[in-house]
Amino acid sequence: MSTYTHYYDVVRRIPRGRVATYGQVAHLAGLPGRARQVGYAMSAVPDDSDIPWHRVINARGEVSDRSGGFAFERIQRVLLEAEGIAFDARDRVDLPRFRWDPPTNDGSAAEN
DNA sequence: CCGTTGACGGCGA
DNA sequence: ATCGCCGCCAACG
Repeated sequence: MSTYTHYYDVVRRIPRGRVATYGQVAHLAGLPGRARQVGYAMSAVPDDSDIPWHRVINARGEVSDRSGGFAFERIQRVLLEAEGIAFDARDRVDLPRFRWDPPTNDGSAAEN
């Protein structure tokens, strides 16, 4: 089994109703510290892609500010709320509660 | 080849 | 807990 995974492969594993941070994705992809590159890679993802790009948010638990327009930020939030993710009054997600806990090859398999 | 930019993150103030 | 600065790295011009 290859330990190497592409950013997109990691994002594809994020289950519905869960979120992951850019840094988390980078770490899981085997490239800790490349959070910024993850965001850069996400910018190349087309809307009709099967990659759940909207489930990737920043470490503060908020939808990142992109350059270009507010439209996508709003869309991202709507998509997340549609999955049951809640935003507080400051437009932030409670990470301890909604952050995706990646599966471990411990022997105990049984999530989602 | 070099300087700037950017869906980020950690750390210090 | 919030704000700002600096560090990382690949893509662009």
